[in-house]
Amino acid sequence: MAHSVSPRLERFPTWCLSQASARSHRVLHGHLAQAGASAYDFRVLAALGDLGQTSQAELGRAAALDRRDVTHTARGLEARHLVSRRRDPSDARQTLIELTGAGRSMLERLESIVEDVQSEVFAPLTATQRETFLELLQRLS
Amino acid sequence: MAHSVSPRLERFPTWCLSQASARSHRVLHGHLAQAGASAYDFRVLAALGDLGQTSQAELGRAAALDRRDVTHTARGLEARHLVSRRRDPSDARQTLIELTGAGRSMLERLESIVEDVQSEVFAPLTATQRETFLELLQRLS
DNA sequence: CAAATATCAGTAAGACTGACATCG
DNA sequence: CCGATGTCAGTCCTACTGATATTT
Repeated sequence: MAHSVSPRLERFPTWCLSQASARSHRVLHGHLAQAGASAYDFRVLAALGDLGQTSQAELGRAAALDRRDVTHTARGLEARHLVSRRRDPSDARQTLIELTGAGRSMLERLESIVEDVQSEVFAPLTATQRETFLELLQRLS
Repeated sequence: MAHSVSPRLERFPTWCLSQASARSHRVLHGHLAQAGASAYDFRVLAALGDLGQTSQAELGRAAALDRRDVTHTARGLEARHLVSRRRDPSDARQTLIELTGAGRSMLERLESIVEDVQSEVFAPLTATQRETFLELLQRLS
């Protein structure tokens, strides 16, 4: 099985990148699913943890999510009472959104889960290698 | 804009990985789309370039694709006359698939496109850094 | 019978597009 | 009028799941 993957693909760094990301995403998705959350859910909750009460537009920028996906994800979280939303009285275009108490608890739980995911995904690397990897990764952004 | 993304997300290496992969995929998709091909198409053609005539099951392993996606992608490529398929006379369960002349030309064209994608995506890294990055990436597999 | 192959249909998630109404 | 915001509906690609028929 060592040679099962096509060398013609493996020589492309972008392919290796996408494969590694796919594996990482599989692990993340599996762990988050057990807590009843999607990756979008986590991204929104984490960004809200940083921002506190904010507009959905700002939230979308912080979570690197499209407006429409913010709307959809936020409504799902609201239905589960993890966030609360209301019109901004000072700017009626905006919807102010923030974590509820349950949302904050969920975020803490998910953060701990995602911490475990890091260990699992990056187990093959030493601490030094992880740092190097992360540094290079951020240059690609 | 430097601080637009949530620090709570950015501290997770898996998140940086998925973001970098998403960017890479955007570039790849954009370039391949101009040649009328999807990433699945490219993966199948590239794997076929390595394998020559083979079964779809083997092809799926080489392209890291699910059997069903191989079937679907292969049918699409067949409709565009880029691959030819026929029953294996020595094992009627299998479908033998191979590149046509047009398929081989398309593969060459796509490979050159994907080569350009590498330059674009990894432009922020030096040659040495790319090598380091690739090495670490392969450890994660 | 078990295992592998290929196909059918369908789902889920992530990312994205067009269009629309509201408001500043 | 322009620009930003939020919403609606829907598409595309990737990845995956269930079920089926056939053959070894």
